[in-house]
Amino acid sequence: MAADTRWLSAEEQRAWRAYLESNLLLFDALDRQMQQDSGMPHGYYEILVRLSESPSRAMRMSELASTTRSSRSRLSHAVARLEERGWVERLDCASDRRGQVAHLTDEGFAVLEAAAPGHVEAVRTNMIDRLTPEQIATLAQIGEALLDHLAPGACAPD
Amino acid sequence: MAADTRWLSAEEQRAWRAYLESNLLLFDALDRQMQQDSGMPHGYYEILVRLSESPSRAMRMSELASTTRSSRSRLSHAVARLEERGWVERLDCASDRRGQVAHLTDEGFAVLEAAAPGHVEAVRTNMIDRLTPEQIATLAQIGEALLDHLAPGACAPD
DNA sequence: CCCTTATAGTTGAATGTTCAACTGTCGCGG
DNA sequence: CCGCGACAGTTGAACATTCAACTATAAGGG
Repeated sequence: MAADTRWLSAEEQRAWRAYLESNLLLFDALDRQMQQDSGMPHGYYEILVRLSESPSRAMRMSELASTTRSSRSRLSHAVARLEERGWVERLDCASDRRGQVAHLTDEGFAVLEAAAPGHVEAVRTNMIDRLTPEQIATLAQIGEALLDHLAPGACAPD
Repeated sequence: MAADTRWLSAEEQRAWRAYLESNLLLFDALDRQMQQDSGMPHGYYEILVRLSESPSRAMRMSELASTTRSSRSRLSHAVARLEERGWVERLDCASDRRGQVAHLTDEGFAVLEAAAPGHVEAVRTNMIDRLTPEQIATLAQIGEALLDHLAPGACAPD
């Protein structure tokens, strides 16, 4: 079964490697910026962002896990750390006794507000501002094409 | 300085989020495939690939670190693990007594050969085959544009 | 030759992620 | 209302990565 492997063409290799390497460097840069300026990894910031976008600043753990594309376990550990810092609190869910609701605290919201400008700046500097509008449009299409395949029945209509 | 933040436009947000999320899912998938089929993380595979592409199947630690876009520390730990498994060996460098040379063993090469088809298949299934040739070409350009900025004086002409 | 600074690489502690196993609740068929 | 499989979430151990500190050699003055 190894005999009939469809190897990548030269052009495909070139795209794959450029994608792979730029990815590594980009997320290294974003992670370092976030860690230095706000003392948390980039992934934790995303959790705060998602919570802040909910009207009640709260979400069920499962829902939060799926919107942040993280495993339940990862989210559970992450929220535990965020809770230790007082940025998130966990509440029992009224309608389902198994459930937990993660709620962004005022302090957490303040941290998020303080972190956002630096993060956006880093995204711009390292990525958005390096690309043409056409490239950005194509990148959106690419990401969505990949998500169609990778995300089971994602894109919950909210 | 937070007051004049240039926030992302709707289209930029869309591209950034699609990129971010598809990334998470894609590398999760690739990492899981590699871990299950070959018992190593994706990054370790890349180390073996780079070593195999050197004529002597060997590279200086620093050079290996820069081509794999990893920190010295990360590489040092990773090579230590690979050495424990007998896939790589570390040799003293003849011309610089501080230096170490990582050398891909025959066993490591065999592991790499066994891992490659499954990895390529995963890259195809989850990415390449989901995109049009035009999207792939644009992706290469995008990656290279980002690398121009993120990689100091990279692209060593070899 | 000694001193200083830069380079090559490693190490250990702290942190984050993964995996598998676990607790507790829900929902449904009998 | 009992039993059973699915679901929600947590936990601890193993492993990976980061960060800062460290050893050792190199290279260039004075």
